[in-house]
Amino acid sequence: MKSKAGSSVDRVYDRLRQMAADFEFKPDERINESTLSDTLGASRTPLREALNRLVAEGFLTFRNGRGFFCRSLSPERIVELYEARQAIECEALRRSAQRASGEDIQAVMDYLDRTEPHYETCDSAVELLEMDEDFHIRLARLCGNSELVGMLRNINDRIRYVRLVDLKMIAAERQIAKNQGAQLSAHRVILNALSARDEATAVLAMRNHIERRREEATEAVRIAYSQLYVPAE
Amino acid sequence: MKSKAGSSVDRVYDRLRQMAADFEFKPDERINESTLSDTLGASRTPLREALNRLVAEGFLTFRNGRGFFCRSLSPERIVELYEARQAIECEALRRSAQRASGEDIQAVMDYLDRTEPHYETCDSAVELLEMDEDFHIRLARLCGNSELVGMLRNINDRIRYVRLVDLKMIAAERQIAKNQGAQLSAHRVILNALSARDEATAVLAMRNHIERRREEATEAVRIAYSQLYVPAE
DNA sequence: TATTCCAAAATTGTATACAGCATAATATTC
DNA sequence: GAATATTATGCTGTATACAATTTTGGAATA
Repeated sequence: MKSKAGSSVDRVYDRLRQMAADFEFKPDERINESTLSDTLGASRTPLREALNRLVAEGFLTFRNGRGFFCRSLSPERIVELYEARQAIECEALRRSAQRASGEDIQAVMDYLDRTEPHYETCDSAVELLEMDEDFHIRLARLCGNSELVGMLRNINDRIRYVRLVDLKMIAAERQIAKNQGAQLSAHRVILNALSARDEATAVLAMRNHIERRREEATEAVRIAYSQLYVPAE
Repeated sequence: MKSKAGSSVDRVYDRLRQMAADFEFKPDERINESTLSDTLGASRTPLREALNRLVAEGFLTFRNGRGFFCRSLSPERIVELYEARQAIECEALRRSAQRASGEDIQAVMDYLDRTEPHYETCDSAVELLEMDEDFHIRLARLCGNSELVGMLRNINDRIRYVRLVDLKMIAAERQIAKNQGAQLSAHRVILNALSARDEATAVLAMRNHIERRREEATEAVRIAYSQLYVPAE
């Protein structure tokens, strides 16, 4: 029985990646291959191939003879990923300022105009995060460097859970409107500078934007942990 | 028969990664799993697990139902990787300037002092490249961000072949001494600025250093291709 | 009660088998 | 002879089996 549309490995991989990003496995939890293969409806062979990909991408860890484990969730690692994000997004922005076409920049500007109302009204942290990630990816794509975009996707997926908790935390503190405004402004400041080909200003704005998020991250990780071990819902 | 020291997957993975980095598979060449598993002395199961890791790391590609292929060797991709290298190394340097200890910086300085003579006398492109990569990794480690260091390792291994060809090309043009001097200076300029906590100067020097290498890359790729298809040896 | 040891159970690591595509080789038609 | 259809071969995708190891659970001991 082979694939009719997409292999078993790909299907399993996509599902596992989502599970890992959302911490459906708890930090440092051991992953039972037999159980998981039953759950996903595939044998251990394609499952292990998918797990190996995820190890290489930093979503899981592997210990010889012990099997696969969910990655840990440490503040240090999150900070590292935020720094990597700064590296990638700032470089992308620099290159975009140098060579992105005016039309492509305008297209992102249009996207921002279009989604702006949703930012203000949306009260779903998941949706807010998706919009934010989408904006950053569209912006990064302007640089025309698929390696940088790929790296950003990887990083974003690895910090998604913390960012989500961060957004929910802010919501709980009823600062949504204010924060959304601030974030929106940040996006617009970056894009305006890019549009004016003002590389230095754009990069600085991006750097500060991510830096502010990073500062919240440590606290968010603490909350994230409690969320993961107290299945509130 | 199980592992006594290191699993079959790890052993196969290490070997394959080296083979892929050195383009022992030709660009876009299809990889025959049965043949390779015989060569490496392991069955297809651990082989495919290792291959999947390498796909995730960008050394190989995978097409469903067709199997695994060596990555292509295009000038565009090489340029992308050099840009990613700039992103990572410059960010690492910025962070190092902010928080690396004086002793750790001095240790890299000592390393540079120690290896400087070899740069001048060594006529092996492989050794030169190893020394250069080693310096850059040691420098990057100062930032204390293992994600950034890991990303740099990945990029370095993926552009190794081109860099090697670049070095050989320079050697063929008998500009080794001059170039070595220039490169050495570049390393020292970066390190001096870092030592003085002059972030801006250090980052600028690094950016220029990598940029100069990038400019040579396109030509090196052309040579690399001919090298791969004319086993001159 | 805490600790050590040992056997049983569970789990991983790898080889192998085989079904189903993809590709190459061959035959057929114009 | 070129182009197309057809058969044959090879290779990949996945399931399964089994050996080796790790983990678990409990008994024995201090």
